[in-house]
Amino acid sequence: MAGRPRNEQARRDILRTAADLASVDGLDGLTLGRLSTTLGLSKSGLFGYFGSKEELQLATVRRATEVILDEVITPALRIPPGVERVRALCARWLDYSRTRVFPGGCFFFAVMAEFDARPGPLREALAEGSRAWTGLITSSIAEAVELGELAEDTDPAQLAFELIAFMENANSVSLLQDDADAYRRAERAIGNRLGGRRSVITD
Amino acid sequence: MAGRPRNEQARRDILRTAADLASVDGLDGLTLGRLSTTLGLSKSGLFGYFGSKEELQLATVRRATEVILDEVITPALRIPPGVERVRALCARWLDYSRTRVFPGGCFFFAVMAEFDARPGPLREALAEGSRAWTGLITSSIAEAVELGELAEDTDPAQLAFELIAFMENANSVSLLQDDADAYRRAERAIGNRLGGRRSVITD
DNA sequence: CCTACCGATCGGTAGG
DNA sequence: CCTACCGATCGGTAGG
Repeated sequence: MAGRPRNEQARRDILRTAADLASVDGLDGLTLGRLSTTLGLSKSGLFGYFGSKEELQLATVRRATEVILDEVITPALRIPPGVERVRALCARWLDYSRTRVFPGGCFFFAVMAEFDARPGPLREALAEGSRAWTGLITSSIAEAVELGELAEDTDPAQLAFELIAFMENANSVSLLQDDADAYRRAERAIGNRLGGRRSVITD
Repeated sequence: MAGRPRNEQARRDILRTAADLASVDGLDGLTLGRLSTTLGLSKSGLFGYFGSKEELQLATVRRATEVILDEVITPALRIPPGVERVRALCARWLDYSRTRVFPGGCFFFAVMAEFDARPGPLREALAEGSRAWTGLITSSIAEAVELGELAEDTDPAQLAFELIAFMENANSVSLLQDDADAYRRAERAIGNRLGGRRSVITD
């Protein structure tokens, strides 16, 4: 709104780089000095875009949210409501993590663990993003139940908790152990929960 | 081994405080200045215990491992092998997270997300701890299968992945959303996986 | 957008 | 274990 329209694209590019750095080193590890060096501009020039370190951090969170919308949510929502949409949300998210759209894996996983115990605007922004994602999975599951594609005694919030747990743990294990098998484990767990298959004899 | 035996307990106390601070602010956010002020001793006096920031960080990881052994693993291993031991490991871990033995929730969750994309001795130490925990859950599940207390087609590594996912996600959601329900969701998911109950009509 | 700077804090050292 | 420092880097400002 109160903007520098001419610099809007430059600002977006700066924030995309900031999100890459923060996915590895965290939003505190994201310093004005390192970011300005990476971008090849002066520290005070960079600072002028944001006015404070905290505003840079908040703007980076908003930019990373856009990336997830583009990479995961918008494509998955092209699938009509039902269990296939839930599957697509999970599959897109796992691809987003696995292909390292951010070099440190999921941006939100990295920074939520950094701020989840530190009250302030960053924690609130991250909590809001997490609620929106959980809400989207929950309501997509509820639609699939209404359509008769999932068992009618399914608790959508409970199942959403479980699916998100599988996705986040795949991200975490694959990063820490350098073990891409974690994604196959998550896919198998998700397939079992959504496909009605009871046993583990899946593939 | 090559020790200052007289200072051993002081060192342990220092590291217990360091683990508390790091669970909230991370192992980078753990600075010699803040830790020395918290403890009421001089920065160089504190420094002398460790010789480098990285050694302080590594020693803090080892001290936090002891806490988990005392709070979670040793008590659970008093239960004989079988599904009740698996249940006890999960229940103890959830209590350890829920009661905020560390003020920032599970110490390892906080610092694994910090270092999982940053090669070096800290990432290796955390990866080793994570492998040991995953291995303990996996072998405890395998024992329960051998005892006929879990279905014989159970894949222990797969089930361990799923149980750990539920535990970590409960820790994460409870911290970020201030929502203790997350622990009930994890308990329900774990109960369903270990108790053979299919439906969600659990409590 | 830049150069040049500010006080505070960082990890670490000298010397006792 | 302490006081007193070191150079580097932090977020941020002055002035252009």
